[in-house]
Amino acid sequence: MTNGLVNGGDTGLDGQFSTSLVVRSSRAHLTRDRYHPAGLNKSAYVPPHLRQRAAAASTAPSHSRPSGNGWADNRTSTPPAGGRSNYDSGRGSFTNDRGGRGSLFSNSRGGGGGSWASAPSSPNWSARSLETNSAPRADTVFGHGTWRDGKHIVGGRNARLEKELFGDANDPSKQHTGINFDKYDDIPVEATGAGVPEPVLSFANSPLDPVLLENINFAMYMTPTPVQKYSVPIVANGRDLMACAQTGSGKTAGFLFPILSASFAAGPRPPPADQGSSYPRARKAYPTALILAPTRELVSQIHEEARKFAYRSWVRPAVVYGGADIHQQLRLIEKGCDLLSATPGRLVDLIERGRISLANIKYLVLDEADRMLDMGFEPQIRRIVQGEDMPDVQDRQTLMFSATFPRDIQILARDFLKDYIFLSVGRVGSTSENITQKIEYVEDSDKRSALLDILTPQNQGEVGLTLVFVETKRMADMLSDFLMTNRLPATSIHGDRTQRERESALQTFRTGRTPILVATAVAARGLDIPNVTHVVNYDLPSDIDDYVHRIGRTGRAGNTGISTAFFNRGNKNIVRDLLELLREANQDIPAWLESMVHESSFGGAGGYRGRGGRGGRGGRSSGGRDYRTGGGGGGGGGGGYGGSNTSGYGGGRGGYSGSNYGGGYSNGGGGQSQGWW
DNA sequence: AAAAAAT
Repeated sequence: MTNGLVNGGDTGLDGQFSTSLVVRSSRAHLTRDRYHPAGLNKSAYVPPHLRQRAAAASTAPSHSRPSGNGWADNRTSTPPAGGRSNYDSGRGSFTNDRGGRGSLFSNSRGGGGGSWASAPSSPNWSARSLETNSAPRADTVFGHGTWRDGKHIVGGRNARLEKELFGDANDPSKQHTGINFDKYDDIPVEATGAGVPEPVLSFANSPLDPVLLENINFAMYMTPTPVQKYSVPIVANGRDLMACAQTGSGKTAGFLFPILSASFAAGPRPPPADQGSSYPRARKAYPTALILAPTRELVSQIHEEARKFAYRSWVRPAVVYGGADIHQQLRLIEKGCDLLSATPGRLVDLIERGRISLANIKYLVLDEADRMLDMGFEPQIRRIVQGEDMPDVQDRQTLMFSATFPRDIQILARDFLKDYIFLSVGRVGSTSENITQKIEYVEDSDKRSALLDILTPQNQGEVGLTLVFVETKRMADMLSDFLMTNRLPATSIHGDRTQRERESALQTFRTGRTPILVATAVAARGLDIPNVTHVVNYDLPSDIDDYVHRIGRTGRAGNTGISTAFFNRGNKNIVRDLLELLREANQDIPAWLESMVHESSFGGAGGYRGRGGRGGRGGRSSGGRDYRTGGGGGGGGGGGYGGSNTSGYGGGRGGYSGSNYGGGYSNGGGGQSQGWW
């Protein structure tokens, strides 16, 4: 109640259809095309460059798509080889548009979603559900299962697919974090909130589906990591989860296992009532689980995990992200899209095209949530979660993962989660001693030769991979060229390379063909690459959290690793946090570094506010603490996270109104009204 | 300041 008043008074929107109409019309020149008022009889929006093709497609067969279409036909249809990277160039030029555009659209969409909700329902969903959501039959040979007559028909084993998914134990590029788990037991975990279920101690003695357990065996995961010990029962009990954890902690499996397990048992969800779009339903995908992550590589990595653990089940994992041919992705989605991993931009695109509906979502996962906000994804994320046809927070299960828990993430948690359990997992590595961190004083002009010194001896006889971080894309190119000229097998990954180049660089790095990878921030977080033995911070980041993520690419899964950072006067801004971190991790600290603190212009201040005991770090990030338990906390919010209702855009905005909340992503027009509202 | 992300 109170929330509604606050919202209404504040924003004039409050999800009311009439008010949003007003807003929409004021922006009609921007949104009219896209938001065709029809919504009911018109087909979904088709972008200009596709209108001809799409028109042809929609008059074509889809309705009469034979039930077996998915498999029999697609099996033989190989994706076209050419014509993929036609969008690859010049992406940088769009950078400044994104936030602004996203926010405009979310307004208009909010109203639309509401109006659809009351559309008449279609009585015979059940027959259809099997067609759209589940597999074609008789394909058990291929390692896919199906769902028929309320039963899970498990697919037969498939040697070729098994090798592709699980690799063989001797292939280091396929080996996974599932191997060396001993060190994980040392990682502190804390779960808070009402009714935290007991953690499970083993996969076998957990509420996981037998088929999934077999897949876990195939993948050679022996023991659950601490995150998994908690997340499995938490999710299995239907609870929402906010977890402060990083990828190295095993969180991907932590959310995939319980989601897949429950899905295996429950079968496909009936598709929602027909929402009035005449767009051929058979071509629209209704995933039941959605996973959002910030970078393409990360999303792709999650998808590969999902493929493993969905093996032989009825669940069809799918993945969508930018930079790759969208038509190929559309074809794959049509083959099955039950668990979808996506980057926000491409997902919004596909929703606009009417090819994906979120109406069936039962599980929503936001991975690397803090990073997504840093990257300005908040408008898209809010649109996806609140402005489209995704079920309300009460009618879905939501899991958020984030390395840090700053204010804006707390707000997101309050808006997206219900009565959640807060899980805090200590850092893997960094604070423990399995990464040896060296800091060297190197002037910019000496960095190249210093790098050669490091790489040359280290790469003799060593099988390990070396990851070199730089601050700019240009530097990444220059440095990898420089290394290659010096006969060192290097490649680079950064956002100006095409998606194909990025994937290829990652692949040659993983397999050791180019055991040196020069990378920008694109590779700093989340990527799970086994065998990285050395991380070089050629340029130090200005944010200590970035540093922690970078060095976390080595020393994974209990192995040891080395990290070397080049430090000079240009890095003073990080010196304080760096010292703190080195002390925590019991590292040797060079005397000259200590003395840099005193040079640092604004010495005191900034300090470490909410340094929660274990793991949590970073001044503003309030570490890994469940702020709900911390007494006072954030005024306005109060009970906000408990009952934020329906289409409401969160409760009590008072809490953060004046803060830097808006500035975070609105890189567009200065005095403008706050982007999203 | 730079990076990332739909085209």
